[in-house]
Amino acid sequence: MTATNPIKDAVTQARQRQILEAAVTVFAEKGYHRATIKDIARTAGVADGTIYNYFKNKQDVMLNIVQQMAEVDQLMENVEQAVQILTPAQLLGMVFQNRLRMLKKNLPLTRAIFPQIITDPELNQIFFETILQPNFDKGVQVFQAYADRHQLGDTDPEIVVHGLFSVIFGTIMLAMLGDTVILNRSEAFGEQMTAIFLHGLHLDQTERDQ
Amino acid sequence: MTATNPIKDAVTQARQRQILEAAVTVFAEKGYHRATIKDIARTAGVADGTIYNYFKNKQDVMLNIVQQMAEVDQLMENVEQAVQILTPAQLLGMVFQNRLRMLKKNLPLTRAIFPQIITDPELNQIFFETILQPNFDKGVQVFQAYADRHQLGDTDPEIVVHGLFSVIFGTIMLAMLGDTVILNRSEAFGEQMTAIFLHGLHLDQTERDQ
Amino acid sequence: MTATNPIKDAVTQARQRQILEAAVTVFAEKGYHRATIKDIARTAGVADGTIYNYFKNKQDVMLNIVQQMAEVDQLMENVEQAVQILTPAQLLGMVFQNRLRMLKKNLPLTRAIFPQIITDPELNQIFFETILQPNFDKGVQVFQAYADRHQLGDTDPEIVVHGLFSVIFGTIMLAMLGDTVILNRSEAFGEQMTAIFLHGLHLDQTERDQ
Amino acid sequence: MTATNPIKDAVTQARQRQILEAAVTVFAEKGYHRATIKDIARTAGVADGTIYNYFKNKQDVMLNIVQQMAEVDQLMENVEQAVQILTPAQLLGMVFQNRLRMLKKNLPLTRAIFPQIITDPELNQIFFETILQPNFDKGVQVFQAYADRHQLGDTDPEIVVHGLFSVIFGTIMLAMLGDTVILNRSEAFGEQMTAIFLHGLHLDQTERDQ
DNA sequence: TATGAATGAGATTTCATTCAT
DNA sequence: CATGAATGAAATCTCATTCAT
Repeated sequence: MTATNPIKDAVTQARQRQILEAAVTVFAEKGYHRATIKDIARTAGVADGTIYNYFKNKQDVMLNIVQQMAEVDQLMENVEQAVQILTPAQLLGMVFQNRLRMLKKNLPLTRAIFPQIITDPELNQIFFETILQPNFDKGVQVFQAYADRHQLGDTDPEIVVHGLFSVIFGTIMLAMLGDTVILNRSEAFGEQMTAIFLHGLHLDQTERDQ
Repeated sequence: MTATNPIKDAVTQARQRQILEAAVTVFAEKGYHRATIKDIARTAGVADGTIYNYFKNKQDVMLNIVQQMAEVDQLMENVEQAVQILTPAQLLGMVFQNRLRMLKKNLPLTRAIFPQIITDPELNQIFFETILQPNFDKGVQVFQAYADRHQLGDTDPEIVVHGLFSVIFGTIMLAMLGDTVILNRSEAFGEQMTAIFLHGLHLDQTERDQ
Repeated sequence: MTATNPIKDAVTQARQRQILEAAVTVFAEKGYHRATIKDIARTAGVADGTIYNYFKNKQDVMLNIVQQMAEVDQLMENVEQAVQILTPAQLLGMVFQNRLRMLKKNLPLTRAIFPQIITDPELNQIFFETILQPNFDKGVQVFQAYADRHQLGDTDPEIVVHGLFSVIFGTIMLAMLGDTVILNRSEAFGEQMTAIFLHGLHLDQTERDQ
Repeated sequence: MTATNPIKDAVTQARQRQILEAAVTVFAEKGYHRATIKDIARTAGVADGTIYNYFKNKQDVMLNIVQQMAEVDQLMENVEQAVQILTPAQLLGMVFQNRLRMLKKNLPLTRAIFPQIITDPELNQIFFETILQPNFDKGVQVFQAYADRHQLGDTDPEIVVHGLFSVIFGTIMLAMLGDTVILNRSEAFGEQMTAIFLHGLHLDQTERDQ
């Protein structure tokens, strides 16, 4: 009876994607509040009511977008092995560049999503638990791994990681606030921030020592 | 006729303040969208319509709150002389600690304001022009002053300043996103970020050199 | 400040009445569900939103109609003295005739209200507490008074009262169900039911005895 | 072609019953309006659309429930011979007790059905013609039979019957309105109402006379 | 016949803004 | 200027019903 019908499941997923893509488009264009269900429906080429066959309500559409982001992020974040291969310089550089590239591509959507995540407690919780916290945890792991190999002095891994993430989210924030400098000079920005943190954390010297 | 009547002006300003204070309270409590004009009016002890004698519309109330923030910020930011007196370490430390203290006090209001600034183009522009850009400019000045006295190597003032600000706004962002680590360990965070940046920018060594 | 302004209060009450009257008209015509807020607003000559300045929601409009019924009923039900003056025959006769007359006048509204009272728990409770229970209580008092003066045998006041009320509400029910016999022959019905109950309760004989 | 295929008919009837039973369950639980076709379909274990192969629409489902009630009632109401066997006291007592028992069992369903019968003209008509009127007719027959054998004075059979039915429907109504007295003391209620009516109609005395 | 996804009309409700007093 | 009742546009969401598979 309730045996998973693969064909139907595929259709359902396709329809979900179709609606979510439309939602992403519309949210990016108008922001969460000015985007209406009608807009999304029209963009997706379905009737208003159809959306409610796939999502509980408008908030739930946004929530699914956020969760999707989390999944995409997950895939990219099996960086755990990277620690073994990459030097801190390479890793930091990669992370910064990576984020800056993402940001450039998705600024309008980012502008629509973050205000909502900040404003809506449920969204906030989902975002925190599925994206933020796991990344913090990985960050601490990575940093700890470096700390074990080099001498990082008395810097506290947790604080350093939150400091690094504050640079990343600060970049996002500044971009959302209309600051174009970082985006226009993203390569230089990435390189110099990498350099500052490496030297600031004595990771360049110790590197040389090894 | 429309000659500026100082008494009326004072009354008008007082009433404006009264409404803005109420708005700040209500926005902080409910966020921009869930806060109604009725809420603000009741909190301010005036009638709904009265608000429209002092502000064009709801958005304009928020806009005035942002502009007020700019003024408050201005006062505090005659740090220009500070460069003469304070070492980079002192200055950086002060700025970080200062911002973290502000953030702790005003998190709910911050949560209400930033989503709106990000979402609303007009608000965004005002914020950028009256707060962000001036602060960038000052930052570059300050950093330039240090650069003239010490050797900062090949670091680009503009990028470093945007980097520093990204830490500040990233902290705000993380706090709004529900990350409590930074707030709970704000002193350690401030100290370590100061240390990282000082060393990262070779400002500690050069200091000693002088 | 919040001192009751009699003029405003009067206007408010008038507007409330205006809306309630419109609601009564529309509910009577279409029933609760098919009556829309728009219908009521148009009939009352106000905008849709205005209704929400006076009532929390559609259900609340109905609730106020029921409560108004309770008040009207109250006024009429200072029958307590009646016991002193009227014989049981006169009292029973009056009650039956009275109810039948009311019913004839208000059948369409009755048809709209009772289904809702039965269906909606909140409405049900209000109706029960403000109308039904008080009437039961009065009924028992009255019946007790008669019992004290005459010999009623072993009949239980509570049961007799609920029995009498079941005749009244049964009449309402039959009328709502489309039975026109009772309404068409209401006088004969009232008289005969009075006679049956009087004799059935031995109230006619004891009367003669006195 | 459209010749009645007995097998198909049986299957069809079974499916109908299955859906109607589900509908009864759901209506009893949620009431007519809050019960959705989806609810009924799920409860019946069929698809939404299937319901429309057996019933014209949602209203028609309810209509069939009412008609089914009529059939059930019919079976029970071959009381015609009963008149020959039972004394008026026994008959009245049986009817009252019977109805009270039914009521106790089916209060939730009753609560769902009657509001709809009252509200919906088509349902109303069906109910009246298939249930109410036939019962009135039978009642008059029965009462006439007793009248022929005893002296009932000047009481009009039609009025007395409607009076008796008003007690029955009044009991239903009071129960739906939340009055629990009758249900809690149903036996005493039945007995006393029987006694009142018997004596009120001089049926007890005449009985003894015979 | 069975399915159940798609439909879209329609209803409730909110709330920024206006304006007569 | 202050008031606050009235406005009505606009948005979300529900759900009976249809129809292609």
